Amino acid sequence: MPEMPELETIKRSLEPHIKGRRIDDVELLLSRQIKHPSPEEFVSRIKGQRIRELQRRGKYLILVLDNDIFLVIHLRMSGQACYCGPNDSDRKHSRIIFHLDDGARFVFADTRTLGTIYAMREDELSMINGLAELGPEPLSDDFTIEYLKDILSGKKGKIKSFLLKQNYIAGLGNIYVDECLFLAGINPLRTPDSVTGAEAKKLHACINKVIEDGINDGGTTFRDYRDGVGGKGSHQNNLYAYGRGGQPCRKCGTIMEKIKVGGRGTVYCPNCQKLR
DNA sequence: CACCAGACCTGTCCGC
DNA sequence: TGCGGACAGGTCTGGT
Repeated sequence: MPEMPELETIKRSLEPHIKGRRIDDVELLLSRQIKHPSPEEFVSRIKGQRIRELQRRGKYLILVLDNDIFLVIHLRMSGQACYCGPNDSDRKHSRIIFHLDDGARFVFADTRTLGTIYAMREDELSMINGLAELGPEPLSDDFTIEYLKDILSGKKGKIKSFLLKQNYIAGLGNIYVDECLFLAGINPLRTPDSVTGAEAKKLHACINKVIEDGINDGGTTFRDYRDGVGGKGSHQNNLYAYGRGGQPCRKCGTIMEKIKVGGRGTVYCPNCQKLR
């Protein structure tokens, strides 16, 4: 489900409700989604602690607790991190419920159960491979045109697969990659190496724009995605490529094509995104 | 290194 | 109505 704009929206919507609250109890409904430590240790590290701070890195949501434990959540395809007020009914597919000191709950719910959750000491954070190896974030000072040119050069794979790799750029997923390739006019099957300097400059701007627009729209709700208080995003109304296979291109009217790239469904305009 | 299939899971949709 | 297959916003592993 969620890519960087969705996680950022979740973080922002949760913050006013759960920051500063104490977690009085932890209810494990599906403990296999806890990857570290053991379920017993997980509970003992969290119970009784206040939520000092919320952070986001790439597609990871991180709650920093008063005892310097980092509650790290990755939602994968269908996970949700949501606040339920004292009188709200339970979420479907709740997997782990954190009972707060004001009678509300912070709920980790996940239909497909592919999501992961950790309660780590600071010195254990490097055990989470994906988190330790994340590249720079779009919109950050580290994500420069020069950096993008540098990582593109010499790479022989497909640009689409390349942009999905979190160790190069953190936070892009299937929706936003299709969008920024469309806006930049780059065919998803091209090699990163073939992207010219001018195209890299444009791609850099398009990655930032697509992510910024996604955040401003509160994310993209295609199916399950909801923000931290159950609200839908609106960026699905502003998409150019994702989900538009067989429909006319919003720029030129050509019918959009749907193909598979690296096993992922991929939509592009054969006219605006020519191969050569 | 590149690339793919398969794995991890459940739910939904589409064609027969 | 029922069944089988494809597909879904993500990552990881193992094989070629």
